[in-house]
Parts: sequence; C-alpha cells; structure tokens
Amino acid sequence: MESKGISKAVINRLPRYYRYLGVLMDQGIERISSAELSRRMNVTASQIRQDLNLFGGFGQQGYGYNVAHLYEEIGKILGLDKSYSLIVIGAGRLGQAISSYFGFEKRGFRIEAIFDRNPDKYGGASIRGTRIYPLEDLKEYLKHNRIDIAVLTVPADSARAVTPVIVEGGVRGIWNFAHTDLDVPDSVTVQSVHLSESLMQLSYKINH
Amino acid sequence: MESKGISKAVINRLPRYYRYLGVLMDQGIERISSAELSRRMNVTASQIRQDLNLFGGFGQQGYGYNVAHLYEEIGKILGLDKSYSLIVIGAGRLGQAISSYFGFEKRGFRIEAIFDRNPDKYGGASIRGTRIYPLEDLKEYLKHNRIDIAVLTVPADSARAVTPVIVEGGVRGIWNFAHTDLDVPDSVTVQSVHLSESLMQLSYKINH
DNA sequence: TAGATTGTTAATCGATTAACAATC
DNA sequence: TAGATTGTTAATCGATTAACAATC
Repeated sequence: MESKGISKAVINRLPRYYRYLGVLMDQGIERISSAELSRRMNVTASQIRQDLNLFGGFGQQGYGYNVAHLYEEIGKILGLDKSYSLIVIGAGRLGQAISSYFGFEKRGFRIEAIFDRNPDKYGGASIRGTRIYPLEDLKEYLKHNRIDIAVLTVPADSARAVTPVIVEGGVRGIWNFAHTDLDVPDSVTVQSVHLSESLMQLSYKINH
Repeated sequence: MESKGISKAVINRLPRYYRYLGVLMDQGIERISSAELSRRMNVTASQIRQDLNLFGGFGQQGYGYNVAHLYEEIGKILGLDKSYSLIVIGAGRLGQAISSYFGFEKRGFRIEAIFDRNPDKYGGASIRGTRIYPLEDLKEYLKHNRIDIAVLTVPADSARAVTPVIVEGGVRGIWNFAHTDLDVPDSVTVQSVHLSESLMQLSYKINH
C-alpha cells in the first residue's frame, strides 16, 4: 500500500504521533504546526516534517497540519482503518490482562479465542465472554478460522513450541510476550514485548 | 559507577546479550566467540565486540568470551547485582500480572506494596501475599518506606496525577504502562511500555 | 501582499560495519 | 609457534538536524 523503505525508527514514532494527535483532537484543537507539536512531544520540528513527508504532503505551507486529517492519515498508515482477528495463547494473568483490555477492541483488534494448556483452571473457561480452548485444539481451530494475529503470553519454551503451529495456521503476525526470540518465515511478523528486558533497562538507567 | 556516554542503542541491547548468555549457561557452554554469538543472535560480530568493549575488555584474544564471567559482568552493568524495592500502582489485571510474576523477584525486584483506588475490589486486599493499600495512603507510605521503583498500571489520567506524589516520595524510577508520557525531574527515570503502540507497530508491519 | 510554515535539500551527527594489528 | 579471535581504528552507512526556497 504505502511506500516501502520506511525506517524502523520512523515506524516506532508513528504511534506516538497518533497518540498526541488524538489528545489534540480531544482538546478541540483543529490545526497544529510542526513547531508547536515539537514543543509538546519533545522532538524537533524538523524531524516531524521529515517523518510526515515520507508518506506524502499532509501539511500546508503557512498553515500547518489539520489535526483530524493527520490523525486519520496516520491511522491508515498504521493499518488502523482495518480490523484484525486475534487469538491469545496463554490464559495466565498477562493473557487475561490483554484479553480483557477494552482499548484494543476499540481500535479494531478483536480477540476471538483464548488457548491454554489447562482451560478449566481459569474463570469458568471464558474471559470477558471470550472462550478458552485447550491448547491442543489450536491447530484444528486455525484450519477453520482466519486469524491475523496471535498473542503469545506463555513461557519461552511453549512459545517456541507453538510458533510452527501458528505459522502453519496462516497467522500474519505474532505479538510475543515470551522471553525468547522466535524463528518465523518472512511472511510472518513478530513484534516482541520483552518486559524483563524493559525492567533491566530501567535498572541500568537508575544506576548510571 | 561505569562510564557515562553509553548510547541508548547499546543499553537496549544489553538485556538481550544477558538473556542469550543465560541460555548458553543453561546449555553448559563455557566459552563463546563473537562470531558464534553473532550467528545465534542475528547481529554482527563487530557490533558485539564494539558493545562489550565500551565497558572493558571482557574477552581474550584467540579464546573468545567466558560465558559465566560475561553474564555476571553484564548483570553488574545492568545493576542486577543489587536489589530493588517496588510498588505497583493499579491493581487491575495488568497490575496483578506484574505483581504475581515470579521472574522479577528472582532478579531482585521485590514488590513491597500495591496501591489502588479501590483495594477491596481485588482478591481480599492482597495479591500473592502483597498487600493492597488505598491510593490515598501512597503519600504517607512513601514517607516511611524507601522505594526504588514505582510501576504504573493505571489509566493515563491517574498516572499523570500520581506522578508528582511518586517523585516527591523519593522514587528513583518509574516503570510506566499508562498510555501517556510523564513529566519528571532529571533525577527520576521513566521507562515506558506502551502496549498499544507496540500493537500498532505490529499492525503497520503486517500491512507493509 | 506579507507572514507563516511546510517540503525538501544539504550538513551534521551518530551508529554500524569492515578491517587489521595486537595478543592470547 | 601458528591459529584464533579480540580490541580498536577507520570507513561506511543511516538518521537527525539545519537551512531555506517554495507556497499557501
């Protein structure tokens, strides 16, 4: 869809732009200059203009950017105009936290099923209305359901073990919370959230 | 302690080195060359040697690196030889997930108290033995307890509201899970985990 | 029109990779 | 010693910032 060759650094910044623009909209602000946005976000105005221009001229000389328009455009770039089917693998506390968070659903990320080695263990085999299936049914489930994203909230070993099943099942992306890297073909994207590494980075910064 | 001026990119990689070295130790591997580690981690050997050398010569020409020694040294650099007192603010599912995760405690991150606007709501006012206090007691609590790290698992508004109290209370670092940036003095470090931004990045990558 | 602010090119800065001498 | 592999400098690459002409 949009141009290739966008650097990872820029992609990482897009959701933050999106967040700030959402706040501006809530505040009823209709237009914003790169200079003003730079003040709020603590980045340079130059960088904002560079970043946004990679995707096309969203601004207007002498005026700035229309907040609502830019918000919508960045949303499209991020793929938030589409909706996604998700499954969560691992019904532990973290899996429950993610499964029951409303914010994702609001943005079109629909959690369709939860899988766990031991489904009976967790709250009557459903979390906020989403059914928990035994992990051994995953393969069969993916044969009959088109799933875009699998969320992994299981231990590292299980995550590696389940990955081939997920890949085989046609999932396009893996949101990985396990403390391991995953081996997948190029057709599948892995986005990892390594909480323990984040905490270690904090520990480093506190000490230096 | 260690030299200043280490780039953010390097700091972000350190925990990953640490993780891989831990795995090597579990596998009983005693020595490793930058070339072999580079193969496993999918980074260049050059980068590994550059990174490690910022902190001193941990390797030995013709031999490589001693796994156990390097593991310990990186642990020290990350501050994992020390122990930290934590409080979790927000006893929702995410707060519960973090409070009940054993892995952090194992590394010396002790959760000493949990705070919530409504402590009675959650499992008999304690989570895995850690007591849940009402949020209004936070200020007083911090007067009597030296806390290193505050974990924020509350909504954005509450996170911003509670931040001055935390800062005033002498906390050194904030592990922020709220969907907002936080304004703190230089003496306090904020490490943010923006889950929704991570999911948006995944969404972008799936589509491009 | 004059003023403001973008889009975009050029300059700078920083991070990664390559190369190789030092040395175990 | 010869071989292996680090430590470290130099070269390259990429990302950020500065500058300013284009234009609304």
